[in-house]
Amino acid sequence: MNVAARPVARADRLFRAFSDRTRLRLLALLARGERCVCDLVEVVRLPQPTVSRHLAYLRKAGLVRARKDGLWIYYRLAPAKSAFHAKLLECLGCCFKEVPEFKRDAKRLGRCAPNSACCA
Amino acid sequence: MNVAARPVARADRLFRAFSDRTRLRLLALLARGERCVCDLVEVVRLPQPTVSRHLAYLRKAGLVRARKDGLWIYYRLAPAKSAFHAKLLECLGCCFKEVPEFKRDAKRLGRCAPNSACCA
DNA sequence: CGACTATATTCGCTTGGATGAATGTAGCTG
DNA sequence: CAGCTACATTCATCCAAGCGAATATAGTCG
Repeated sequence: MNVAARPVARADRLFRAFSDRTRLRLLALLARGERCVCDLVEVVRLPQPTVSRHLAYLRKAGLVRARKDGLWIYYRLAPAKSAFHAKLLECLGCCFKEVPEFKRDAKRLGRCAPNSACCA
Repeated sequence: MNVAARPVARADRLFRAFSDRTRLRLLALLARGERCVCDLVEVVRLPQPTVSRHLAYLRKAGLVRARKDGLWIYYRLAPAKSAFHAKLLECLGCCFKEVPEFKRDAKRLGRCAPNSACCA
């Protein structure tokens, strides 16, 4: 069904999911906790449909999961299903340390508490 | 000059270098030691220009290095220049364990000793 | 020198996938 | 019910990049 269910045949696919700047930013943000879409949109400063499409991509790749709560949809990282998947998530941590843009994102995210009913 | 020299701005680029099946196979082979191009061509069973193009891609990404020796050119993994780069190489190890195709490649490679003057 | 081997590069074609704009849908509120 | 908010999807366009085929280059050998 999703790509993560066939990790063996699709290592390249998983890498590809990480190979887009916007997706990396989203993943790095979600690594810091569950967030609703509008939080993410505000932080990355990109159009909502763009963010939504990338989240759909990550969902299909088995990298994130969505939870619906009233009007909001909260995304979080999917738990690693293989050593390979776990290593990829570790890469994410390194990216966060080495890429200034990710730190800027996290700083902006800091102004919104988690589950804040969307930065009210 | 090369992408690895700007790791911060190009995390997505490095992931992209890993996001192709053929490049992953080549990287997994090189993780097991230095190899000349014709070894790699024989193992992955793809046209020589295809392999050569992917090796050039990896070279420009700072992921492999080439050493010329007479008529042959030997490729090897470039040493990791950041924690992020190192983690990516660890992913490679996981891929090797989890993807049967990589094991088949390694098995074929096994028939050629390293530095064997190209599977003579 | 010419012939051969190992490797790299260029060209033309095709495709995956990123984007903006527009539109669709689900749930809440009054 | 209407109207609003949060999010998803579709469509058309565009560009990076993969591929096969052909060609170029560099080194070796006779």
